[in-house]
Amino acid sequence: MARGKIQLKRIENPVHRQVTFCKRRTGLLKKAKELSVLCDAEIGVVIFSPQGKLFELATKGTMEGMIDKYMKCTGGRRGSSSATFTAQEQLQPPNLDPKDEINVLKQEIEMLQKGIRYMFGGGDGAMNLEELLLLEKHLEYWISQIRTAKMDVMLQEIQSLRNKFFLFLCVKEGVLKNTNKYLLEKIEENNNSILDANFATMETNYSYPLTMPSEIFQF
Amino acid sequence: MARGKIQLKRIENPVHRQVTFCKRRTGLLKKAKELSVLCDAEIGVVIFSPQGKLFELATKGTMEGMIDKYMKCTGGRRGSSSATFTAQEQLQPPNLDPKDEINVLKQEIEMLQKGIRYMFGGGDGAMNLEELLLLEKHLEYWISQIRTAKMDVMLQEIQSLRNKFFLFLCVKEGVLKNTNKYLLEKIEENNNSILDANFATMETNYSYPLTMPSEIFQF
DNA sequence: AACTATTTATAAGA
DNA sequence: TTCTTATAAATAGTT
Repeated sequence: MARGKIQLKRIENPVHRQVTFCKRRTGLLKKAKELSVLCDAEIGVVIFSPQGKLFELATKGTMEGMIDKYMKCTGGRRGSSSATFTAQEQLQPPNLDPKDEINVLKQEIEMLQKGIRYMFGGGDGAMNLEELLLLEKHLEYWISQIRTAKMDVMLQEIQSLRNKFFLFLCVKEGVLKNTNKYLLEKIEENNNSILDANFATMETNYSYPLTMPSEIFQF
Repeated sequence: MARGKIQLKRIENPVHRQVTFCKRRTGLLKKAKELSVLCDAEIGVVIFSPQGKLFELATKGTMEGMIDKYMKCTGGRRGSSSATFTAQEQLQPPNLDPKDEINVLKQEIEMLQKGIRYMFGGGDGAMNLEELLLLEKHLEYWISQIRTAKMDVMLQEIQSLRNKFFLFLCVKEGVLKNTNKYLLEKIEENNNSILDANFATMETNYSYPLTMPSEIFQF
């Protein structure tokens, strides 16, 4: 949110990612505290860094208290996280066998699929030919939508790879030599910055017009 | 943060407080999602309104998964929230941990729900390539299921048509005449019973061996 | 639920 | 990390 817009996707440069993580983590916890104070809400935040490091905030009481409250609120059949057993807990239904839980979840998935059929077909269980044809049509449309989205993601990836490859060629062939020492230094000091560079940014930041012969891209 | 600075203290006006709670809650969850995506972090947020209403977000997997991870991370002597006895975990067969399977299924449910939202909401662009590939796979499975069901219905329809046609031929050619008066009466008294008749039923009910030259069926 | 004037958060650079 | 600063984003007060 500053000095340039960023895409809402994983930051590939690990240095950038770490810096952003630190800044935004601070910001998030601050926002949580503010919301809690301003609106008298009870908030718990748990953040695991990619390396598995834990950051946490509980605005009232402790995190474990929050977890207990959460469990009660969601009607968790797992019981309290508290160490001591209370009378209330002993009255809870027995914990489900994991296998039972798996079956419950599988049924849930089946229900979702039925729900989709219901939504598309407008009927329940037994569908007639007309409904089936309609559902098939819907699914085909849906799958084409998914494929379009997938294609977008893949094209982005391809473009990114092309950029990396082109930069690699530039460096290897000495194209950039003597033309932009700052960029060369950057590339040498941290290979990761090659990975993140893109031509628009380069042109903007380094005033070096980069044109890329399109043939290069026909892999 | 707009149209005037506010003091960082409880908002006394309940209407203002409610509005601010709603706005900032949205903002906080958005920030949490962004941090998770940008920095590949796993984040859980739990918010209780002053009225005790629960709002939650778990950016990867489920909130219970997060709680488990949190408990392990803080070295809580309270054990996992998913299992009653820690020993139970150690006794699991090595190749298939039910807890893992549960998590996989939960993620699958989440993915299905996300897919539904994607379809009906027109897509919020928040699905990554992995999710899209998984969803595509699911859709392909569903469509194959639908096609199987469709095929069954069509085959039934074809069989029904064949039966009707054969009966029609029989009646027209007088094949049944003088051989089964009861069946003939039935056919005449209600044409609908022709439509529903099938040979298995006829053979069973009327003890009349009906063999159908297969050539007839090659429409 | 929108709008918009401000405040706040933060990306990039140092 | 921390500071700075230009800019993006959030949001308080209003309609």
